[in-house]
Amino acid sequence: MIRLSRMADYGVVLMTQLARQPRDLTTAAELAAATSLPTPTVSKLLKLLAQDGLLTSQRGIRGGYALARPATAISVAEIVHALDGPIALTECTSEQHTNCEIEALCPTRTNWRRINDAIRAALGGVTLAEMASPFDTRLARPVRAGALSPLAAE
Amino acid sequence: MIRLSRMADYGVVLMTQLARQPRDLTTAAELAAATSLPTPTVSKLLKLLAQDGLLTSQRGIRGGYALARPATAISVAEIVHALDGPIALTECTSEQHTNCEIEALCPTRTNWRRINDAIRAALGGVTLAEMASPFDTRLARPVRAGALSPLAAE
DNA sequence: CCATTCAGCACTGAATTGGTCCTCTTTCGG
DNA sequence: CCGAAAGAGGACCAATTCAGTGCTGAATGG
Repeated sequence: MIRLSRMADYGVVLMTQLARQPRDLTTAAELAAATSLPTPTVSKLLKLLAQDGLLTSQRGIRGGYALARPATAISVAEIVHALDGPIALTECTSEQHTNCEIEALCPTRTNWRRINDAIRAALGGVTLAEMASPFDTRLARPVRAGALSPLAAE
Repeated sequence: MIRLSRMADYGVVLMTQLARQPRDLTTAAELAAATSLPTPTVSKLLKLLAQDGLLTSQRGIRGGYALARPATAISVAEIVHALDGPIALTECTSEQHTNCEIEALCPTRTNWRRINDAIRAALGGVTLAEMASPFDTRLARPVRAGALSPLAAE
C-alpha cells in the first residue's frame, strides 16, 4: 500500500503537537500524554529527531525538547527522512547499488527515479506549520503533481 | 523509507516485460526466465494482475498471459493498486476508518490526504509504455509535483 | 548530592511479507 | 477420449523487518 512506517507517522504527529503548543521545552512524557502514544516509543522518536537536527534537547531536571527551527521551515519530508531514512520507492532508486542483478532489463530505472522525485517533492512541499494548522491554509496552493493525467489511482 | 512492496516492484517489472515483447501469449515460466524471478512468485503475481483486469489469461496447453489493454493505457498506479491494495500513506488516509483514536488532535488528516493525492497522481501519470521505453520519452513532460518548493528530500 | 530528564544501547516479541507447494480446472493435441 | 500443459485458487511455512521495552549512563539544576 505504499505505507509510511508507523514511526514516521508518529513522528509527524509529535512534531505537529510541538508546533501547536510552542512552549520553551516539552518533556517526552508530556508529549506522550498529549498524543496517547507509549512513552518509551515517544522517547525513542524524539531522540532520533533531535539527532537529525529537527529538535533541540535540554537535559537535566528542567529539560525537554523544542523545535530547532520555526514550523514553517520544517518539511514533512525531513521528518520522514529522519525516521525512515532516505525516501526510495524501489531498490533501484536508492543510489549506490548499481549491482541490480537484472539491471540489463531495467531501463525502467530512469522512470522510477522520476516518480520518486515527484513523491519527494510532494513531501518536501508541505511544511510542519501547514500540517499543524487546524484546517488547511493552503487552498490557494494545492499540492498536485504537475500536469499529470488524473488517472484513477484509488 | 516509503518503500514500495517488493511484490509491486516485481509486478511492474513483469508488466514491463510483457509490454516490451507483445506476443500473443506468454507463459508464467517464460516470464520468470526472462526476469530472473522465481517461477512460483511470478505465477502468483500474474494471477493477481489478471484478477484485477490488467492481464488476460488463457488456460490450457497453449495458454499464457497478455496485457489486457495497450501499454499506453495502463498506469503504474494500477499495477501497484492491484498488488498492494489502495495507495494510502497513513491509516487516516484510507477512507472508512473514522475511528482514529486520536482523531481529535489530528486535523492533520486533510493535509495527509493532499500529500496522498499527489503521490497517486505521480504514480497514475506514468504509463506502462513509458516505463517500458528504453530511455525516457518524456523529457518534454517531466513528472513533477506542481509548484512545490524543491526541498531537499534526500 | 539527589532527583529528573535526555542519550544510547541491546534485546525481544510479533506482525507482515515473501515465497513455496499442492490440488483442481481448463484447454489443446494426439 | 485421454493425457499433458498451462492457469486458478488455496493453504501454509519461513524469515525479515518492525514496533516496542528496558536497561545503564550522562547531564542539569536545586
